[in-house]
Amino acid sequence: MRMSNLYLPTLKEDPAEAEITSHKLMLRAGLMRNHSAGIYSYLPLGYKVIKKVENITRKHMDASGAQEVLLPIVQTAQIWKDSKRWDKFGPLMMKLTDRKDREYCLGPTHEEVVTDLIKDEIRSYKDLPLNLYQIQTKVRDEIRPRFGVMRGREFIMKDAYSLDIDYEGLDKSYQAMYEAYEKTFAECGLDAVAVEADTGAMGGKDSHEFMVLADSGEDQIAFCDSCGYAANVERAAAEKEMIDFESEAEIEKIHTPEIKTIAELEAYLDLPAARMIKAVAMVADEEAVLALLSGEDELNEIKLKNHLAADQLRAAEEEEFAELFKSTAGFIGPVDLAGIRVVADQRLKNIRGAVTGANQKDYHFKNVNINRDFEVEEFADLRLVKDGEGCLECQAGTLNIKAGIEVGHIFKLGTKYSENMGASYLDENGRTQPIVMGSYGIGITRLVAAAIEQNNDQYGIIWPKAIAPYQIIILALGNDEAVAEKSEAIYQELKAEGWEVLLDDRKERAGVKFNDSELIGIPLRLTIGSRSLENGEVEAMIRENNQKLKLNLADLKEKVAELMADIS
RNA sequence: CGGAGCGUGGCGCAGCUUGGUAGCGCACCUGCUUUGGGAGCAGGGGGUCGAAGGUUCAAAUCCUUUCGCUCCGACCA
Repeated sequence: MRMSNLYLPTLKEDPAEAEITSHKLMLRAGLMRNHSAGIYSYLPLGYKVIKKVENITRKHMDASGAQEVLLPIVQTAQIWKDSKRWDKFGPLMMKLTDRKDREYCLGPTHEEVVTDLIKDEIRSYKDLPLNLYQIQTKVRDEIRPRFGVMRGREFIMKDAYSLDIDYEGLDKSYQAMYEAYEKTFAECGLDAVAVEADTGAMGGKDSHEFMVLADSGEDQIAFCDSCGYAANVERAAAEKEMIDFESEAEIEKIHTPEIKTIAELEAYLDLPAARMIKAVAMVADEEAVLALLSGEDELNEIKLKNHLAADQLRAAEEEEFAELFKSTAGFIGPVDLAGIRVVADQRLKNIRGAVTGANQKDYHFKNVNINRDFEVEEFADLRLVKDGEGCLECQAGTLNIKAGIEVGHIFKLGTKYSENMGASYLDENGRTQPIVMGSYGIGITRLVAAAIEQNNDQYGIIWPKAIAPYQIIILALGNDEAVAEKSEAIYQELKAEGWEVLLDDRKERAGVKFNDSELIGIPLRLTIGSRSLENGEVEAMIRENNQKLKLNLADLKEKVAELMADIS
């Protein structure tokens, strides 16, 4: 491609709309432009990278035996009501109606469509297993789109759906996808790790997320430094001792004017946070729920939501304390709190001698003992793990928490969709059985951003070779005829060798060309100017380390092949 | 949805407090010079100041409404 013809609007300055590195660089390097919050147009260079990632993904999906299809973006509300997710996905879906007022949504994911598609075709165990995948634009009306393509409202995703006769088959399909994912991310030049994950709105049993470690990541992951356990903090559990202060003193109401937070209580009473019972007022599907935790712990909402099997979980609002909880914000507690569902963290099972809110403004109770002053029927692990805590898995290591970007997620769905939507087959005994499903996603556009987060420097992007929009860029410097001719000849020669080559033949000064080539991150740069040409040389620069070296014109294509082979 | 900030030429910004008819840098166009690290000089084009309404002799500036973009939060009582 000649850059004089390329639509590549690069920016010298950081755009005001971008916050994180990948977002800034995707705009500056002319990969994309913003259309609306979380919605982008991809320009030639950006779309080329996307297609590279798609093709690598496609290759490994095909190799695993999956078959590519293309499913509808516009989906009827009916299939979502059938699967009982119309309300669960709720506001996350972009909804629309047609001229006859029939309801539709723009597909945020495609489990429903796939299940609906195959349910009339798959009749026998002989038709299974099957794995169907597609690469397509998904639409999700995110609460808060941000960081460019990292959390967009419209994004490209590869999604695959496995269909098996039983759980053993599902395990095999899942394993095949797991391995295909490892190969895909490795080939894209990404350092990705699989971690145990929550299944969220997908439902189902096992689930792994593939994470690219990066400080800008939105997810927190706990890693054991000893046994290799790795899990999203949404799910991670740590080794923690039970709490009990072994007090039998009588419960006592104390005056705590304007003392509402754990931190204020600590200071006011001169007691450690572990002494407090933190009571968090939540509303789960419009039912009031009080979560109890140690004052030193934080509530993990995902764990509570899973325990309650709730569709929606949110914090109670100020006004709801009185109506729903018959209490007051800042002073809520489990004592004398009739009729409210209470779930306590398992660490509190035997707690005695604690401080907790008295459900009365400006008052707390002290010397509170469980089973004497209040009853709890439900215990669960509700706490968020913290950096440095002990690993529950091996009982030896320490958990470290790092930020990561979720680029892939695989789920064992089981029979949830097939049962709700009536997708079944006849087994060898002629009995009707639900199809056992799995679901597997890769965020293609997010992966591009993650690749940039992991591969950049002060000058711009450093593309891994496999997903670079072009592999080689030739800079023709100056107005010298001989330079232009030689550059063109080398451009043709390298193209003939099968390389993807950019020729910077623009009427720009050397500095502009150097800077743009670094910004757009092409792995290998060849600089051709009148000086070096006199010596029968061109200058090469390797983008991944910015090392420069001289190459002889005589054996240029051999040397280029050698250099490219060494570039990662 | 709550909080905060921002919308002024393609991009980045100043001007707004104290109303007087829009400016800087980059980019763009023309000419000359320059030509291996984002050139210099000279000349030039381009803006309903996000939108609507109001106050005023006069509004980018003050008031109201509205739309959009960004950030923080939406959980610790």
